[in-house]
Amino acid sequence: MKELDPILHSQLRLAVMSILMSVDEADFVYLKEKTESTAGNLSVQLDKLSAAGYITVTKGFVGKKTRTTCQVTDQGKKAFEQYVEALKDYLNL
Amino acid sequence: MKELDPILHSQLRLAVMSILMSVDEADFVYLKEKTESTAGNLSVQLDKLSAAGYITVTKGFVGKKTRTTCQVTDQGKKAFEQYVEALKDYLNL
DNA sequence: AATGTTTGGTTTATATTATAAACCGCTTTA
DNA sequence: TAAAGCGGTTTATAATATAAACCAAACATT
Repeated sequence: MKELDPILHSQLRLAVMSILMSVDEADFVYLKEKTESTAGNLSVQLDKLSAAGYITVTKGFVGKKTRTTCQVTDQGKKAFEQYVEALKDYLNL
Repeated sequence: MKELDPILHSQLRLAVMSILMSVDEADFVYLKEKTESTAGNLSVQLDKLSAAGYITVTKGFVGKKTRTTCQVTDQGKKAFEQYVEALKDYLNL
């Protein structure tokens, strides 16, 4: 049985990656709403995805307000796809 | 986004359930080999699946040797199928 | 213009989980 | 009968997820 990438095998991180795979760019507030997570938890998990090289996190401004935007990297896309393939074995799909 | 059943969202427990879903009965030694887990880890995870009502664990003998056999319950089957459905949302399947 | 409130987060503490190491009783073998 | 395997369980530790507490900047309120 294939190993399941532990970075992706986490509900919140997987949810974030899932969103980013289909949207190409999403900000902190949007991700927080969509995943119904707390800001603290989201912040930590984004750091981990970023540290793994799966997403890029960019801090910018919209007017005077800060805005943190996330994008999936090529490496992240690849990892996500491999994770899906690995999981299929487990789910009998 | 649906919640992912935390009992099933664990590599080893999911592997065990996956096997039991397609085999109807498997013993401890077989599960250990198939999942390439340590006996300790497997023992703990079987307990959790059992405590959740997802599998039954039966201790018997074959000759003089003990034999621990596992089967998935109806509740376990249902939970597994729901987990698969929930995951599909995340994986975009 | 000081005072509270909200927004957009980060850091830190805590609870839960996964995992392996140490252990145990029973057999088999030397 | 001593020692080595087999089939596990219990317990200690490391890793993880999660929320609570916190912080700075902007905005509204008196």
